[in-house]
Amino acid sequence: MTQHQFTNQELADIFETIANLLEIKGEVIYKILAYRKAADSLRDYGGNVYTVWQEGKLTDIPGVGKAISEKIDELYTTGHLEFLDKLSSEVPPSLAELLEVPDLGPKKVALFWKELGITDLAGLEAAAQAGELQNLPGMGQKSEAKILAGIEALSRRTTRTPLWKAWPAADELLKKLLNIPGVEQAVAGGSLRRMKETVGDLDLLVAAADSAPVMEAFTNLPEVLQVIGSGKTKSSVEFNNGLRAQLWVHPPERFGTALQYATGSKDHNVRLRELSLKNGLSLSEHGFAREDESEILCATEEEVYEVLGIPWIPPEAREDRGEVQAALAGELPDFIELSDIQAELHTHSTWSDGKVSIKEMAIGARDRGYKILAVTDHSPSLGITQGVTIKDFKGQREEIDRAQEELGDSILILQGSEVEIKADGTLDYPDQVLAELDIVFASLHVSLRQPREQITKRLLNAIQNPHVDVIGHPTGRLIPDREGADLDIEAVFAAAVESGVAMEISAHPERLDLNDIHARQAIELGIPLSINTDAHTPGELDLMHFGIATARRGWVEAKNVINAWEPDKLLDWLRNRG
DNA sequence: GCCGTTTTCGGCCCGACTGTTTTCAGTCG
Repeated sequence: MTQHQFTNQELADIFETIANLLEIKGEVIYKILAYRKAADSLRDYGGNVYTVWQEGKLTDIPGVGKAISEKIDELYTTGHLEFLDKLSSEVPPSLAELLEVPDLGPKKVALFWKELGITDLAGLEAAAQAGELQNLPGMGQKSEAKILAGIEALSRRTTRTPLWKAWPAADELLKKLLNIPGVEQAVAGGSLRRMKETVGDLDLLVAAADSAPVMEAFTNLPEVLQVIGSGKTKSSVEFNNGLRAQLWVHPPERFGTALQYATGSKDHNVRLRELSLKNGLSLSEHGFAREDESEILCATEEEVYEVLGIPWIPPEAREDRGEVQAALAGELPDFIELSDIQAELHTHSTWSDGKVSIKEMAIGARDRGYKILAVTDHSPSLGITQGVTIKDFKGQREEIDRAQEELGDSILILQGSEVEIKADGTLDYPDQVLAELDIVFASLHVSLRQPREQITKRLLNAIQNPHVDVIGHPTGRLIPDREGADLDIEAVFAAAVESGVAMEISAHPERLDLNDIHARQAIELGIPLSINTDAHTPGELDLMHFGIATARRGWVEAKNVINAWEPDKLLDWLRNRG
């Protein structure tokens, strides 16, 4: 038994630090890339690396080989890492913070450290203000001014922007770009197109024969605070609100490779370029080049994948998590689509904190093509909302019956509940009440900061209750402000497999919970999922696409999702549960 | 340091932009 249970994130941070220090030290780039790759891989690893270590299977993790697995072993065994201790004595770890400054990389950080003894941000700022940097080799007045501006930018830097904020911002910019004469297409690429839960910079892509007027118009938008760079094919700017954006402009006949490139992820692109080279073609954003330098141009992204000889891979799945290998093997999943959704199962009405009547919600669901709507109002113990008391259920059922009669068989309305999992782990209604409902969600809203063992046990109680059908937004996280509960997710999933309960992917963009990685883990274990908006108004039913995107990022297929099943199959499933 | 249906050794994606330079290094994505 050991006390040194580093989390995946902590391990990733350690190897990221090693990569940064080695880079400043001047180690060969491929060693650095290997550490960085391992760090990313550990951070994204779905399961608990500690468990993998106990099983002696560390090298099964992509990017983890002999040297790095030995270091993880040392960390778990002894709690520290001699290699890092030694490295830290050679290269001051505080130098890593200098790499955060825009336009400052390992070479210059090493230069400042070796020539001027600068080891931290304050020292760098003082030296720049004193004009000590501009006389160093390769430096000049502009470079020095750029560093001061970079330190300034760092202080007002926005962290990654939640998808739900970046989405409308990008939308507005794209509309403006489309209004520029000569612009044929304008789309967002990058992590926004991949529907990551947070977005760094906005990556915008325009198809136009002549780039100059587009760049001109873009860099002169009124909301631009400063132009960071501007060239023929690429410009980058910082907006007044701190958000940054890059714009690429490519001719329409090259738009396919350009969009593919700008969508990323970087690691996915590296895979494709490797694959391309094996076929004797060099792939860049401009097109494919043969060895005799003749070109293959792609106007659409579909053509790019066709030239590579693999099926088109949806942007959400382009994270280098095995998608290229799966495509080559013809084993890509049949990714779920919005049109697969047949039912919305998690909604609220005026019986708790919803804004409209059951009938209005049902009309909203019907208008979106759904065949079933479940009303799942809160139970009373969740103080901030008015919950449904046990004696309210009769009246609610009557309202449902009336709405059902008025709407006919265009949509089926289910009476459900989002029952609170209370702080002591019990549910807010007795079993005989839950047994009467058509569908039961159980969710955590309060005391989310309980210790892992306690909050996990709480959730397990709900999972094991035979009347509970779905666990709502399982971790309770809110993007970007609240981390999810510290759950033992492996224990949670094991219990879900045992009980047959479904787990929700909340489509609400502040939740996206389960996240992509957990969703993929869940379906690999055979756990059914349910994707719902948690809508409190009919308009919020439109958030479903965020949940679908998260599911696609987790390689989820329609067959894995209970509300993508035919209504009869879903109703049978519900009846067969308690 | 990792990895392998062309390799267990010798590779490891490709280009734009900037600033310092007279042809390139550094940084970024």
